[in-house]
Amino acid sequence: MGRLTLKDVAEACGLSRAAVSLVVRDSPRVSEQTKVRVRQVMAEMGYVYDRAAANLRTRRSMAVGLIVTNVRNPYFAELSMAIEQGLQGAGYTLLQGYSYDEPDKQRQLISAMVEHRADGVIILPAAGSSAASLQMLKSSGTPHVLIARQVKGYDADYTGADNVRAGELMGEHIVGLKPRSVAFIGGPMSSTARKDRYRGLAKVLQQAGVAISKQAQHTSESTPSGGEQVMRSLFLENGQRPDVIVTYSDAVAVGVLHALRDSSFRAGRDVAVASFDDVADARYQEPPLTSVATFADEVGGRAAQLLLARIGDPDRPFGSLIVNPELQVRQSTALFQAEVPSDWRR
Amino acid sequence: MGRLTLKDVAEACGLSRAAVSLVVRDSPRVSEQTKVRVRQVMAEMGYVYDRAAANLRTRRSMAVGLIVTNVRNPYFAELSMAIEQGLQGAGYTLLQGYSYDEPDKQRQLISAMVEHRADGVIILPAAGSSAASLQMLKSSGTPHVLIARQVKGYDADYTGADNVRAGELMGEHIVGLKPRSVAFIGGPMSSTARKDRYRGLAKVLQQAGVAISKQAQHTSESTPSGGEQVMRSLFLENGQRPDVIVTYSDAVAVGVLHALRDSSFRAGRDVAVASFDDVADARYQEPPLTSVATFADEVGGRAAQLLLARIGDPDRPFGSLIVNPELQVRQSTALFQAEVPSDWRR
DNA sequence: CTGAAAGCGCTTACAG
DNA sequence: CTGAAAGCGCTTACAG
Repeated sequence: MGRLTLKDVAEACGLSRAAVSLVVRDSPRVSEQTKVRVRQVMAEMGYVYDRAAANLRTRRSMAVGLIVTNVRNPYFAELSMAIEQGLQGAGYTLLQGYSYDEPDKQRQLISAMVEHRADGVIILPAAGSSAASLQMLKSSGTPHVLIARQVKGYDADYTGADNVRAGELMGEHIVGLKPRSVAFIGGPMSSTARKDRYRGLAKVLQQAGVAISKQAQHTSESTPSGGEQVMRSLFLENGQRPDVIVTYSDAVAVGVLHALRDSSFRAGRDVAVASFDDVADARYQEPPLTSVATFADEVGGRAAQLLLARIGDPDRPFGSLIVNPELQVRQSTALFQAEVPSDWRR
Repeated sequence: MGRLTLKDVAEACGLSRAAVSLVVRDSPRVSEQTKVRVRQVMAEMGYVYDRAAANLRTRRSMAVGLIVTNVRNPYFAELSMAIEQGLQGAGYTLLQGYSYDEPDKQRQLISAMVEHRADGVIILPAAGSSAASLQMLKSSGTPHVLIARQVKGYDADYTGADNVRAGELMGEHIVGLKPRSVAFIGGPMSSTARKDRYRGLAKVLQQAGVAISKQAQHTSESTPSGGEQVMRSLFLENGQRPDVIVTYSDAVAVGVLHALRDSSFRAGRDVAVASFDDVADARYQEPPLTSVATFADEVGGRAAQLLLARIGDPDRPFGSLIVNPELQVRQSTALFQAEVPSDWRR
């Protein structure tokens, strides 16, 4: 026996296929009494609605693609879960893929999702994505929204934190620490989020006459080990240090704090460390980490909203939903005292 | 104009629909020359293969469902990524859902995946899943494998770490510390992984004559805040402490270490802390965390293998792939000295 | 509500 | 390789 179809259910109920189809979709054209009876028969028979067949007919899949770089990063994990929550309510199932920040893998994923006829795609673009690499989304007419990072020259719905503002908030906090030098380190070079954070930070510091060290452009993966590496090669080895280290993300900061604990300098006393995102881990660091919150749950929820709106009206003008960042001060900068010896090694 | 179909491509190439269909599936019955030409025309026209339509005909979806509880836990994040990697190679796209350890949400996700005609499902069962709650997978004939946690009375393919052995490894390490008392805390009560870890641990400790405190059954969410709560309520508030605290998972241990840093007792000196999983975070803790590795990447890769084998041969006998755990000793237990004052508060 | 029919875009045999 | 045909399991309009 093959799988049960609507026809089998219809026969068992003594109804037409069309009528049963209406029950499945809860049409008002069928009486409540009939619906109850049909549903009961379905349950007894073990009938399973074949969404794939329905999709072919309706030209929708009730599936939405989500492409993120890496869900080991807690920020992206939170983002993914918030997005799933937002879409689940509207009846969508998530097709999820991980690009590992590799444009090639990303291209494969986009292609797979378009072939699966995803009703929409939410994508956190791999660092260094070109507009061309996203073109398939546009040419296939797939509704989509970008999150967290924008792509130069690519016009689309977008939601993310206001990263320039996040950088400014960081800058304002740092100026209050009266440091002699500040370094900005870690994160992928080609990320727009990184550029924006740096820009906001640099602007405020320059206005206050605070120098940013020339190591400012040293990049890494957005991971603890990335942070560790950049720390070791840049500061601990050459024996110099800034008063304040700002990292691209909390993930990077975790590695930076670890490297500092291996040195004789204490974060929060000899050197201030601060970063961006304020993921749950930030407050569990030693010392607890000052971070500018960029609210993954908010961003994820809004991404889902934007996509649903775009699916509902493919011709609406592109929109952006920008989430306001907030500074969260903790001990990694609270205890900072500017007047300490300037030699790095003891 | 609607979407392009195989018919449009066939007309543009002057071939039959059937021939073009063979090209798409790279059949040897079509000459290389023709394939090249057809593919070029497709690219020029911007044709997108409609997998949904093909699926209806072939009765496969080339999509596999993955249900995990929560991807904020780094162990589950690594697991998810390893599984995606393993399935991607075989041409599958992932339908992912998060159960939040809630059987109801899990049921909805299973139902959605079966309706989408997933070719298979990999599921990390919500704590407290009954055999009945997974029955839909079986009755619909969906190939599936359980990961990380088993479900009592439910026979299926399974892969996970050997949690009893993990507990034993932990026990052997702890016995070497010569503690007077040991507590096992945190994690969801009804998780089989928790029970197995505790069982292995208790067995080895009892054989060595080491007491396990009666707080052994205190449970929590498998999160840092869960660990924090259970620590505060159980130990710090009543002023007593064991020599060794074993937590259900690294996630819980993060909260425990945090609570200890807020107290006057130092982990690794006044009290040993150790846990399970050895996620990447473990070595970035302060102090670095002793943990029994349970290898999410291995488990994920094998889950993918098991599912592919099951899809290939639905009638094969159920199998288990058990991953061997390994103890990773770090400073959270390395510096432990048993001879310290036994009062908890200073 | 019914019932017959067309169609979504593919795949699959089949005779040539 | 072709070409006509059937079919995957639904939905949708239509006349009744």
